[in-house]
Amino acid sequence: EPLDSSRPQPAYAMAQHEQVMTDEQLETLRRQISVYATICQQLREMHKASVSHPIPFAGFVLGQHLPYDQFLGMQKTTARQRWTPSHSQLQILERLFDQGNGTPNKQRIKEITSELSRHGQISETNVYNWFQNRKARAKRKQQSAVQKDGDSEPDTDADSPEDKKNRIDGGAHIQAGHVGV
Amino acid sequence: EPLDSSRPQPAYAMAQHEQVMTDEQLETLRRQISVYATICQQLREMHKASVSHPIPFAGFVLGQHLPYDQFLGMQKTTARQRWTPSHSQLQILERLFDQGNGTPNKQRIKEITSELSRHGQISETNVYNWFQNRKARAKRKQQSAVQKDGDSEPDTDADSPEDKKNRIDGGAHIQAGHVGV
DNA sequence: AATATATGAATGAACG
DNA sequence: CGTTCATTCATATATT
Repeated sequence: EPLDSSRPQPAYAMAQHEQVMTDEQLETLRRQISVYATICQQLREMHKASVSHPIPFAGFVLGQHLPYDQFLGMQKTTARQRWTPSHSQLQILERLFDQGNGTPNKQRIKEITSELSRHGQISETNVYNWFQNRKARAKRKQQSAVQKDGDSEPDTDADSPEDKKNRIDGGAHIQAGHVGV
Repeated sequence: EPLDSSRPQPAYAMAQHEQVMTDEQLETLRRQISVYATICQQLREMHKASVSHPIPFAGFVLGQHLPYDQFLGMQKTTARQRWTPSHSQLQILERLFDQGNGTPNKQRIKEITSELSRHGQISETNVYNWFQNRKARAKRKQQSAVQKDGDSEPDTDADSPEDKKNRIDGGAHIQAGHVGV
């Protein structure tokens, strides 16, 4: 979604030192900045190591950008409404999930949250939800995998992270065939 | 898709310390870097002085993304393809949506999937997602249609104003507090 | 080609 | 907990 600059908003009169953009616009702007920041970063990387890597040129423009509020030097006035685990957080969570069986109890959640806090914003609720979802989805996935026997198809909900590569083959049906790179 | 991705270039053989990109590619890359760098700079400027312009940049956002890990030529060359309902499938789905109210339950989904299978590849997940999305989007459409209440005037065609003014809000930001265990 | 929109899918959070 | 909602991401398609 580009900036929705067309909106019955308080016109952007040529003010001098006043706020002319709406909060929403500002928010979008911040997002955009973070996106571009990421792109630049990636491009720089690629350039620096313009050797070695085959550098897949298929659409080499940006990948997942950092949550915009995590963007360097951006003080968040308007926070996202939804928590997104950072890479490291996700890694840890995933690891914990693999070993620990089931949803952690309250105490354990506190610990985990505390630990993960060092890798980014996170609350106990987030941790709790994550485990709940992770478990539910893993279960569902397995369930559908089982019945994938005499008949049809997989589950009815989203899947888990590590499926990303198996998704197509095991999960939803696709139609096209071309693959980038 | 900003950068031209597909180009009849010499494959990126597994070189070690050799130049893998063609000069042309390198050039393009440099150009891209400078372009993005400039954009970022401007955005930062604009942000810093969150005043001024209405932000003219039409659609700041880029199109195609490349998953982060795919970026550095890491694993994953499996681009995701997505399912697309065939015409007849869509027709049936649409009909079902109109009559049946809401998302079908698991059993119903199985039936539907089974039925639609005769019109093309499809999975239960696909069906489930379709109903979810269909419902959500119908809702949003209506919602945004309603909120035009004795307020502003009918200037623009006002048909797809993706209003997102309704956040779950209430400050339920990242930091929640309650843990349900 | 650039960009705008439609829509399938992923996922954090909420609900019963 | 199992389900469902809401939001966002990613990609296919349409428009200019």
